[in-house]
Amino acid sequence: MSKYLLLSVFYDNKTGKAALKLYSLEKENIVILEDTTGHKPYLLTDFSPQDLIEKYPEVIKHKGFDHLEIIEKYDLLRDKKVLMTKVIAKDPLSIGGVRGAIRDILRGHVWEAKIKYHHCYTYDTGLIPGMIYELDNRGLKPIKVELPKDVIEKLSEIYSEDLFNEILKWVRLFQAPIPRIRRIAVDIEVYSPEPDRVPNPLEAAHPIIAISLYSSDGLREVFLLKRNSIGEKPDHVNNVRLKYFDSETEMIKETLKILDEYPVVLTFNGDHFDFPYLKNRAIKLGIETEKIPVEWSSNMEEARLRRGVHIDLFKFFNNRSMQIYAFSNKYNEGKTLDEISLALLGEGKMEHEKTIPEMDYRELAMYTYKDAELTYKLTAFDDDLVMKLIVLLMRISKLSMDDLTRHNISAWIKSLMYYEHRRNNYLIPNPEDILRFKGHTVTKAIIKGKKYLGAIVIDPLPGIFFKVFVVDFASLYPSVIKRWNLSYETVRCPHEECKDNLVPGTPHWVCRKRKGLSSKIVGFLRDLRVYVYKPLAKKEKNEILKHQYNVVQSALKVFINASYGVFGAETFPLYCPPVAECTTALGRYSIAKTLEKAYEVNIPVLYGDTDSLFLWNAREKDINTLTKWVSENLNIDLEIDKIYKWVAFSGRKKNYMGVFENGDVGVKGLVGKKRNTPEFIKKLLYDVIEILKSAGSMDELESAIGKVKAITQESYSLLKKGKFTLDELAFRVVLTKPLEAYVKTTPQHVKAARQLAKLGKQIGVGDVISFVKIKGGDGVKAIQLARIDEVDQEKYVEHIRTTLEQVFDALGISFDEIMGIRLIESFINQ
DNA sequence: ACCTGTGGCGAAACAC
DNA sequence: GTGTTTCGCCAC
Repeated sequence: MSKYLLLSVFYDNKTGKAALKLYSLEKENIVILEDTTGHKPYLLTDFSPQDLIEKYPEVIKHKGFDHLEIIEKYDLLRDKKVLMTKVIAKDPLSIGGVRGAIRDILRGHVWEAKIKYHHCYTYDTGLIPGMIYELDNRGLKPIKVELPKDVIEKLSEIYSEDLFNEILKWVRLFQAPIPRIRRIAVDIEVYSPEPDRVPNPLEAAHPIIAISLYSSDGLREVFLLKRNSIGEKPDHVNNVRLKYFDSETEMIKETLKILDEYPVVLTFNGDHFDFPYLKNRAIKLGIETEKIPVEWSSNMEEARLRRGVHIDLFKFFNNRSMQIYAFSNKYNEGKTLDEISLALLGEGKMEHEKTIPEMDYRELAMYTYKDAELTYKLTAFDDDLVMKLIVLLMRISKLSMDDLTRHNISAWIKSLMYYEHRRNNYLIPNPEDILRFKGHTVTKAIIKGKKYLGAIVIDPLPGIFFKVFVVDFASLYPSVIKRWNLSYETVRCPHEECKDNLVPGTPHWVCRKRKGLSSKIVGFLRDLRVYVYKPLAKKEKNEILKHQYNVVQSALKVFINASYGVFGAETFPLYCPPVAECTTALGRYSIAKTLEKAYEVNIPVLYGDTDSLFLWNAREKDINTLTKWVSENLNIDLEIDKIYKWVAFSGRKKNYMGVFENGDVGVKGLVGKKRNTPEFIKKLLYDVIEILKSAGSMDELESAIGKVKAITQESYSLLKKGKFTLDELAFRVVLTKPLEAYVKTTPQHVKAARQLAKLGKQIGVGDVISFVKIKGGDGVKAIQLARIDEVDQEKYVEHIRTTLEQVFDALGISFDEIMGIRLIESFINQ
């Protein structure tokens, strides 16, 4: 019997039917299976069928209704059963018309109409994207998945019977094998007379001169278009076959033919460049549309393949959740293939000085080949980690591969939540109904423009402290959502008898009668990560299983981390301000109660932020008393997270450094660490830290401070003598908006960017602008335009000051004192 | 067109 | 001059 991985559920434009893209594990190709269930998309309305048929027959006739059914749904907002009319459409395209007719002409209330076709299909058929199925003449059936005994035991300890059976469904998703997927990466190069401009894919005016292909099954090829007088034509470059074409048409045809044979095609920015360019160029060259297996969607956002699945890694890695995952919290980095590859693979694009049109065949081939290679390797490193992650994320979110890789976390969680609603026969609420029932927030945010009050940050005690234990709540907000039963239907529920179950610090109450849906799901995912997959990943000896467990726990982390934020995001369809507000309120309550208790057992608390407390010189016995009290009274896990040999607090919040027992250094929030700080200041700070980190006692710190003074003075004198290069002096700031969008103020990096734009340089969102501070004029100059002698040294001294003061304030050193000595010295020297 | 949240720091620009 | 706002980056 053949096994298949479900990659995608889609709507076939020609047949008007649903179809499935299945990846055959044996043949490693794609099988497209037409829907045989007769499934049709539908929407729900509270209009009765009689009203629809009798009063408005002409609307029914003309708007694509197929037939009507009465069904029972459960309305979570009102906590009662409701009868709905299920309006079944003739085909997916008519859903919009049906919805408009009911809402606008009949003034009826519509539910579940904006859903995508494959969402309801996935639920109705029980098929989950990313899962493996066997195909026989009766259709698809899920493979049997072995569940490890120890996992089952662990879960049966934690969960009562009904919840236990439910969580096992999740375990099946995570235990099912994750197959390798045969795939190919492609990259094209276009001959463009303007090397600074990206060629416009809509016009596709210039010829494609090179195409590189790199596949998981060993295909390594570069196609090159013959051009006049650009020198010799090597057969190979580093074992890569080069193939020369007289005709661009033939080259494109052959490329399309190869791509069509692969189940998954990888690009970097293929949605917006490679595929639309290929398609439009092909059309321009007279290739028939049927022979071009690329469908560029009407919103001009997605390039999908007729047969396989196209993954645009640019989009996938620009997803904030993936950035946090890949770059561990530095979500402003990694926009380009070069940056992402450097971070994940440790190798970047081929460096080149010549422009594409200037390159000879060899250089061009090597350049484009490297891009395809990196694109492929982004999915292949660490034993296909990213491909496996994608498959697991599909299983959790119930999204097709092409949807998952193109959408952000709110769409993933939306899909997951909708699936759970359907599975339980709950009515999916309309956003305006949630807001109408639940109202808005009542607390006031500290930051202007924010919607509600967030976390507590304890004012740190300035100074150096030895032996500091950091305790924290492991994933505080998800734990709060789980323990306090937070969900859109349970917060401010309709029951009078729950109204005294108040959330501290708010007038909101929480339901005692029903288990909240999001509370349940977030709780499952959290428990599976904390109690099952993190421990399994740690102890498993079998490398293959260990890898899978690690992928599972990281996939879970992505969802858990975002589970609170989406409820406070207006764009999330289950947006519920009181849920978000209750989550942070209970977070504040948890840390405040723990703080109180710490004082009660005489543990000095130095600092704390959101979910952590820094405890000074505490006996482990006392810390155990504290964690035990928290677990018994708050019902949340408090753990020892870090142990510092010493920590230095400057007195500012979110701003400290410390040395761990093993000698590692942790630096948080210091300006000298920030990406935009000039290199020479960063280096100075890291030198200072390097000196301090070896100190194990107060005495050693005293002598370290002497060295710190010396290198500070040295850096100062290098600055004064103009020894630093422009590069070392440059501030590097990201442009977060288009240049013309800066209307309220003109920040310095925008000034520098406008200087460059004036000279004709293309400047766009996401570009890093490098500039130096100068005397006179705008006060800044883009690095490309500046001279070393115009640098405003005084400004840089101020930057050294603020950077080092954040450390000096903790050490009790005065910056002026150091500089004072320096100034007198230079005075004497003169 | 894009979209998970709030709190905090520092520099410069802006408002008075 | 002083206080406030905007912006980018970071902590959690």
